[in-house]
Amino acid sequence: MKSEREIFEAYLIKRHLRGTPQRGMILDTFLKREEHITAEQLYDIVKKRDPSIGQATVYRVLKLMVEAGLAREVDFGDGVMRYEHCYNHPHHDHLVCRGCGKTVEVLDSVIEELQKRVAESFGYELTDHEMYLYGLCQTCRKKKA
Amino acid sequence: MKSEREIFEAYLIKRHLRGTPQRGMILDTFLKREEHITAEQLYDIVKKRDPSIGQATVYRVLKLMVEAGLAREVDFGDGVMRYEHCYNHPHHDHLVCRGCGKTVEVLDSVIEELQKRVAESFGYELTDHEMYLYGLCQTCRKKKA
DNA sequence: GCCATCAATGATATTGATTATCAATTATAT
DNA sequence: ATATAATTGATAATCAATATCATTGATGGC
Ligand SMILES: [Zn+2]
Ligand SMILES: [Zn+2]
Ligand SMILES: [Zn+2]
Ligand SMILES: [Zn+2]
Repeated sequence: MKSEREIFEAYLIKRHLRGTPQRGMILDTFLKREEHITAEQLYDIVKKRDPSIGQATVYRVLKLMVEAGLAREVDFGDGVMRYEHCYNHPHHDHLVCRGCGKTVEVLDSVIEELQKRVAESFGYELTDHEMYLYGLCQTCRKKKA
Repeated sequence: MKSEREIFEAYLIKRHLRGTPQRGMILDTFLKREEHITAEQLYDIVKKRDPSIGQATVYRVLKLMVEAGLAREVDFGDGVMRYEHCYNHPHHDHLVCRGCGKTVEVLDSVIEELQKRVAESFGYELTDHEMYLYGLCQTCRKKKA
């Protein structure tokens, strides 16, 4: 099993791009965090390690990571794109609390299968999908009561 | 069964807001179209009937229609919000072609039920959800081959 | 090493959809 | 009529994301 590092470097070589200290450091920082993270949040962390890094570079490296199959964009509909690990992180959907934002990753194989069938019943070949479940977590329900 | 007009006016009264020619005209124009429409597209149509209308007003009336339960926001992930009819237009999800953008409204009652169960299994009470299925329609598949 | 080529960086400017601001206008209530 | 409050259109501001660009740095052939 290849490491994420190796995959990233292989992708750079394939695209005739170069490995640089900035790219390495941003990749490392992203991999260390497990949560869904915004470009801005990642930039803030990276800046502490190396204040000379520009935020344009963070945006660029995030795009590279997505292309390399290491990161995935997640859109919770609040106007900011988030990024999560993709490699060794099989497909899943998200259940988000409308009260506090607490997020759970979920996967239901029956739903996944039905999505494919629904698409086919309209003559479409399903390539991908997004599903966001919104609700109230237990804590937030108790707070309301 | 109340008309959409009546619902809109009832909502305005409830909020101590006023009916105006601009609001009436923008509402009519929105109701006449059946497709998912952007604020910009709606503004373009409205402008032809009355060039003095500002686009800020279109944004404002769209927001009112959403609040009144007459319109629903739809986000296909391309950075522009679309709006669709909500009243007498029961809940549905969307199947969008990655090739040409052709969109079909879909509803699968089993999926809807499972979504509720998944949320409950994590202690969440489901309030709403978004599901976007992306694929290739028949036409676009043939074009590729 | 030297030179030519091409990628990478960081600062800055720009974009584009949406919101906020504000002065002027219009409706409503007393 | 007068005070109050809502509405409008124009314009400015926001904000994430992208584009631009001059500078720096790496690479490869010689
Ligand atoms: Zn919560
Ligand atoms: Zn996730
Ligand atoms: Zn198509
Ligand atoms: Zn629809």
